[in-house]
Amino acid sequence: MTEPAGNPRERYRAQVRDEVKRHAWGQIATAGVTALSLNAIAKEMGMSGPALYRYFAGRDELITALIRDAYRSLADTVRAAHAAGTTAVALAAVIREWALSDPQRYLLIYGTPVPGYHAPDDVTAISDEILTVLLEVCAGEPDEQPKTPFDVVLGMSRGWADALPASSPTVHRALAFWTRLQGVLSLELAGHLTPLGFDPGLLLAEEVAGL
Amino acid sequence: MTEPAGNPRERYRAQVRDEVKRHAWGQIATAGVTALSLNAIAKEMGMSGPALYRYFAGRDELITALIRDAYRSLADTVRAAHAAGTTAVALAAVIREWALSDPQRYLLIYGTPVPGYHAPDDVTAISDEILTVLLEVCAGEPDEQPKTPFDVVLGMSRGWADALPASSPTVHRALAFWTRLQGVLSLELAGHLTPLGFDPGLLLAEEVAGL
DNA sequence: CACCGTAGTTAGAAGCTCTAACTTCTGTGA
DNA sequence: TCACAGAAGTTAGAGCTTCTAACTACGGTG
Repeated sequence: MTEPAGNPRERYRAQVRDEVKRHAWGQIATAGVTALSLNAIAKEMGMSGPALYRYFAGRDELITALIRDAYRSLADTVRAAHAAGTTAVALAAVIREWALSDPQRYLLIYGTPVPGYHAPDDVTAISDEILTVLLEVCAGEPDEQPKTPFDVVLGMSRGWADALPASSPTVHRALAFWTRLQGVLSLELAGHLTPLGFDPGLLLAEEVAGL
Repeated sequence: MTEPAGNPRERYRAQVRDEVKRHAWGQIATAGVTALSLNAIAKEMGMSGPALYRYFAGRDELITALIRDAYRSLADTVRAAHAAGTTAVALAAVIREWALSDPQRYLLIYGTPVPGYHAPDDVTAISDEILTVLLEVCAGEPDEQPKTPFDVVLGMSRGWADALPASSPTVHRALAFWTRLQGVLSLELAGHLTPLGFDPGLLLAEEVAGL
């Protein structure tokens, strides 16, 4: 993205790291994360295996970098849509397009997690960023009162949204938006909706419209 | 489950296959599918690597068998609940409990798919079985009329539900039930809801109740 | 009782991640 | 301009994986 400090060594380093990641995305798109091979990437780049360890401490660090980039891309997409003054329905469509444009990128974030894995703080920060935008898109009247039992629970302890100026119905709407979206997307991208023969985009639109 | 034909050779075979699968589930539960190792299973069972190839053609066939068992288990759970006359809300809770009792088993079915993979016919049949029960649980008046634009689309070509006697609002309800459930579950099991600090079961109940 | 097929063995090819030791190149300071 | 420190890349190899091939040993059936 931005040019790193003038140091030419550093620039070259960043360039190679980017090229490694490009090849990695290529492999992931065609065969999934499990098939990601440092060796194969090195071969594609015309250098021999262990050379890549100058740039990434190991396979896990490369994957973490890819996850970070995926989150960053989604967060930027969501922010851009919000800045352009989107509705919830339109935002859902935008996120769906983002996911469909590279399913494995979506699945890297929201697919099966590795049991032991804990995302580093800067990654969870991007995740929070996304949820915060969601909250703003779903905001209603500032002094909205709780309407359902779950609203009341959210009002008592809203966890992550404690610091944010959002009524509990707003938080509820944002959560429902998020889970309904993920429901359609995760099933669609895993291919579980294909045999049912309808357009998931239509279902998604109505699911989100009904908030 | 059922005793296979008396042939003692066959019985022994089935027994060993089951033991292999038990060890496989153990590994999957603690480290995920990617960590599943035929070699390690063989070692645990006190025999040497290639011996397992008498029982499973390879890693992929073992995983397929596990996926089949997982589907079977979910289908049985859903059928049992339906037979006991469950409501949609209660069914959602039952499925959630099933998923929470072994997250990796759920994720094996609904998590990140391997790009090239196509499930064998008998597995997709079980998947259909589950959806059919869902349709019955979500059934309303038989002569219900379409209520939303998506209902109309479903009425024109309902794909898989063509042969089934369900009104399009019923199909719509079943699909919404399914996607909302998957939305909460996939986020919860992947740990994306944990930092938000609320009980996903409550959200799920209200999401499903609102159908 | 002999035999055929199955269950298991070891050896080994090809691939992976990752470490260690070595060489070669290059940007920088004297 | 030259010397040198450190970065980039190399090969070798340990230890893991899946999976094939060839061989031995056992056990149910004719």
